[in-house]
Amino acid sequence: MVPYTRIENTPLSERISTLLKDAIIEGHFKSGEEIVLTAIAEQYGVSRTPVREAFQQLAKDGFLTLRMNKSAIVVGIDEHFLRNHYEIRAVLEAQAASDAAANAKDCRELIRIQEYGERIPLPMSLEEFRNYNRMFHRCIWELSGNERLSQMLSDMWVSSYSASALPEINRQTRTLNSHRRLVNDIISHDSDACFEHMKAHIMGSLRNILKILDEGKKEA
Amino acid sequence: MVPYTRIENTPLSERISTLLKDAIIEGHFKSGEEIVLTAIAEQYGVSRTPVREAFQQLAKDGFLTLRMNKSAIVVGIDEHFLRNHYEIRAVLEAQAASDAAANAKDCRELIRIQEYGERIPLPMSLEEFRNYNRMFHRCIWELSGNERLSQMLSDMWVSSYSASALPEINRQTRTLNSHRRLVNDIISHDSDACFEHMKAHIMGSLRNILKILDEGKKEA
DNA sequence: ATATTGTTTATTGTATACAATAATCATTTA
DNA sequence: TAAATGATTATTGTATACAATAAACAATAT
Repeated sequence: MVPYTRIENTPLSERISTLLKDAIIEGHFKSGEEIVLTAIAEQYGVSRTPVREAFQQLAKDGFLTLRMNKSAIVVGIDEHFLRNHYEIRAVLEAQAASDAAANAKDCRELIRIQEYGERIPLPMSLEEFRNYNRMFHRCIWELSGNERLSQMLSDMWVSSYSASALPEINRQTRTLNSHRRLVNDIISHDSDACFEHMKAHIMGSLRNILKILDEGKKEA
Repeated sequence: MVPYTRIENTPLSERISTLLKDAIIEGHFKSGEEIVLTAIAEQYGVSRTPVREAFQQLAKDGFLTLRMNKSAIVVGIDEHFLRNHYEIRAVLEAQAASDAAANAKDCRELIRIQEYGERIPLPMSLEEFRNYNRMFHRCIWELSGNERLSQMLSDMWVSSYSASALPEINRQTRTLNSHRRLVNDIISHDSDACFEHMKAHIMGSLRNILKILDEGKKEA
């Protein structure tokens, strides 16, 4: 029997790491700001050990810079960061998609997910779009057959970046169109086209986010 | 004044992580083998804290799989692992090289390193080749202007993989030829050629390692 | 006999205690 | 005054102590 409500048994370090990462992405820390381990531990009411572990995770993911015997430094989510991040993600997602096109024997799951996305009435809610989009990409990661690549892309996935961009119906339509094309590429085993299309797809969402970021600046 | 001998002040977690990574790469652990935190801490004569941190680093780098409240599992360096690892590295190095070609204004350092490599009499010693090769690649990472990409490639660099392959003079010649071509691509700002050439260069070293691995198997 | 329950043990997850380091600031000395 | 020295403090690095979990095994009840 599966318990009705899943009890919270993920390690503290992971929960802290998620909270901090979200806080950084939401812009609650300034770029270059010092962030003190002890203070965070106190703030969340936990010991320093899991916070320390969270700090190291975040450093590996590029959100913090650690210094020996000194406070950590927040790497702010500015345009430079986003360009770097998306360039990496684009080429990795492209490689995953290319592998999926080359290797995939059974694409039923991918098709099922895509058809599910097509059936949701537009505009999707933020939650719906996030779920669908993540399912779609994750499925391609798994079809690539490269577990390490899948792990890395999972680590790089940060849904909040595009939070403000999602409700826009044109963007959702463009995403669905891109996805449809990618599914076709994979089914027809056209790995080169798949690479280019996925790269363009990700770089497209970067452009979208930069646009939002720019509009936000003008307002302020 | 800089001290004559640099004292060993890197964190224990890093040192342990390096030692364990090397041990895994050298094949001292079987693929899928369980590895007990407490045992490692005792073996190295340190507390569990830094070992735990090392474990988490290694897990992020794909060498270990962690399980809640259970011993970790070693991800063995077999052909499947190497193919996955090099595929990722190839596409990331290619992206870095492509960016370097697109952005680089001052290539003097890269040229200096390459000329230094050309001057070493063949066959280079294992140490010489490693140093030169790493310097060359690191320089391209930095020319890319993408600090995060540079960090990721640095994390993925594991010199020991190719240890047994290095003294071979043909391989060293091929490497130097590849490097020469890459420098030309970067100087002439041909980012597309650079991407393809770097990708081919890395996949070439994968083939070389797999060959060595295969020969090792036949011997045993 | 078998399924279930308790008990023990090995191992990890977290908290705390202690040691080392770097920065700040006051104090001394030329 | 200005450089150098020493004490103080804040913060991290490491070790240890304690709590929670999971697996193995024994004991019990049906």
